[in-house]
Amino acid sequence: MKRLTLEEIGKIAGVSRSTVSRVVNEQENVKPAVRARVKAVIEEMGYQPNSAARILAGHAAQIIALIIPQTAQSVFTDPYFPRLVQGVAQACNQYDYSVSLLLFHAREDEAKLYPRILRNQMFDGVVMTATHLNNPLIEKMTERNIPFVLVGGAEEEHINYVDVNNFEGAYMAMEHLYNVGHRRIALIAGPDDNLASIKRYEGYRQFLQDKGLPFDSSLVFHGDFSETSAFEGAQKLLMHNPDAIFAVSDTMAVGALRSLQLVGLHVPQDIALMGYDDLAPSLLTEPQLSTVHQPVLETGAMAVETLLDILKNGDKPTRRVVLPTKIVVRDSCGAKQRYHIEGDAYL
Amino acid sequence: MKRLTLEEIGKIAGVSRSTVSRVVNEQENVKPAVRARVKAVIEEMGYQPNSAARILAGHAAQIIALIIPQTAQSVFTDPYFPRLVQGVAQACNQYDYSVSLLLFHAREDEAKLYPRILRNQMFDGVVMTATHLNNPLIEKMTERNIPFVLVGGAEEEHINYVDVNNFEGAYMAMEHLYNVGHRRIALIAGPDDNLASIKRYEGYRQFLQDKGLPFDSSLVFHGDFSETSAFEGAQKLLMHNPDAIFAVSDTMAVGALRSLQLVGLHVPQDIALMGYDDLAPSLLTEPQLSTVHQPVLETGAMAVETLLDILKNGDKPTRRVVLPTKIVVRDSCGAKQRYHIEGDAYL
DNA sequence: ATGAAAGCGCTAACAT
DNA sequence: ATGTTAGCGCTTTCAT
Repeated sequence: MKRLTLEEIGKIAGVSRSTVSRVVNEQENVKPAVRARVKAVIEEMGYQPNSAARILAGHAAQIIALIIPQTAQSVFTDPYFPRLVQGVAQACNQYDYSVSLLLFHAREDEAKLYPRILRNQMFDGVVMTATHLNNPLIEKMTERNIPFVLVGGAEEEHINYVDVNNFEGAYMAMEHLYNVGHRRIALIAGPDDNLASIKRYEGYRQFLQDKGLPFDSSLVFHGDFSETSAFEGAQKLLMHNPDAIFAVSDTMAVGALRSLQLVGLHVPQDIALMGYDDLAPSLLTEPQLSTVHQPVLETGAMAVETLLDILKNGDKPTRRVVLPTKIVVRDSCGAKQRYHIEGDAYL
Repeated sequence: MKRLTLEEIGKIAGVSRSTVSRVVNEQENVKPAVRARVKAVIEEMGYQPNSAARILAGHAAQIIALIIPQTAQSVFTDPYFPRLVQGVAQACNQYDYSVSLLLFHAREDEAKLYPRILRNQMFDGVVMTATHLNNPLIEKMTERNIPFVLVGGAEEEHINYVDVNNFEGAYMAMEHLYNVGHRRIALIAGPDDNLASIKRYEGYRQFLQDKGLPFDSSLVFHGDFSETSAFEGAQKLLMHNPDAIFAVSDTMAVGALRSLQLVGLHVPQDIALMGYDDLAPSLLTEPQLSTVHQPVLETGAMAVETLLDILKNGDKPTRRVVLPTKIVVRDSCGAKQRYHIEGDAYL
């Protein structure tokens, strides 16, 4: 079977390969009749341009790289990432882009993949999850003028990102717990080099300040987004008698819940609990978790759209998209008992 | 900044581009001294071959496509897939391959992506999850001689796959429940066009037969791997008084558990429950689920390795890899109460 | 509006 | 053992 090339299509349609190329790339300067004829042939033969040749000849690859530089475990045990990947993939499908998935799970991977990322001409741009502060890749990609969008915010100027309003989400969660009547609210925070985690922590502190509540560092525990870290954290926090615990991820809230149940505490009667994410784990527990909803799928899609926008229109001005969060009231915070609500309630 | 090409490197090292190419591709017929010199230059300059040019000139792309043709929801709500993706990605990292992720979430995606898959020269082979019987892509890829490995078994001869022993897993689960003393064991099965689901169902039936237990179709419910389907299923099954329920995924077991708890039943005292997968959900419930462990990460990695083997050594004989499963005893089946075991126990 | 021709960076067949 | 050369299929001037 003969390989289909521009030349072949041209031969059949009775035009030169250049004309076919123009048709394929939707360029001007092709007589409508010719265009139609060529399009028909392409359709009939099922011609697809050879991407490699296309890229080599200077065109875009129509590929975006999705880089997830997590340290080992948390990547795919936390349901956040699958959801994000899904959002990215969907958007790419929609815009006829392919996604090249780069999942680092060990230091060696990074060493191996850095050069590929920095010199590979096989993708047009990068969507990367921002996990730690000072990810060296950020600087290097900037240096090399590789277009990229960070998922999760950035400190530096001139860096494009799509983020969720972590500060506000945490603030609203606190407000909600406060409105239900809680005053000694403990926090299970995330690692202090994680941007989302930092912002949520700030939301927590700001709320306390705004309400004139004292900040008590013994009511704050720093976990690592894992269930077990939160399990231990909750035990420690309990020694200081909080009347509510706010964990900054659902997974950690689950860990806290187990911890509370272990010592015979009932949620929300004895102590209230809130999570963050509104992903699967918040629905799997008994009681189901009140939590902060963040639009993860949309975040992934928006990151792709932002990148495509940059690819098309240049990287200035710097794109900084911040998606909103909302409170989801379920059964772990005591609001329903107090206000007699049934089913999920949204704020 | 000047683009680095074979020509450039050659100029610096004082050889022709062909020689550099030979060095890069680890070919024979290069004098050790020259090879060393060229390698040094490559290293120093940080040269990376241009993949597009390489592919165009007839070489392998060093890319595998990972196709996940799930219908919408179940893809990334079930923790199975993230884990599988991780396994695939790790193996690809290891062997210096890139992974191109193709996630179908709607029919339109399929229509759009089929041509790309079937004609795209941008990857060397495909790893695809086998979900439904009669996936049309299988036939088409076979037709076009696209090397592919299915994750999850296949009926047809000559199709390469990596699978987990679903039959045995289900059989062992039944055996375990039986040994704990249960006789009226209900099944929450999966869709009957899903291969894994069918095999597990067969394991269930075979065990009943081997023990001379009656098969009662009212004790079987077909869910769709979702939690809600199992929730409803359990309600129906309860009308026929099972003393144990075996759900063929952890997610469905969680649904069943909620259902049981809703009507005031205690697990495992009033009724036993087993899941299948040994993924996150089985650990998030109270009580934690006894389940069938399947090596998902290893399955993904093995699929890649099998594909690479085929790419290297040709596609005959047909590769059919079946990975083993094992029983994980936790708190939902009553075995621990009976045998006074603590912590996870493996069979 | 269309065609001819050069060249993207590489591999591989062919010289030497 | 090494260099020369001809494509791979496409885009993109440059002619016409």
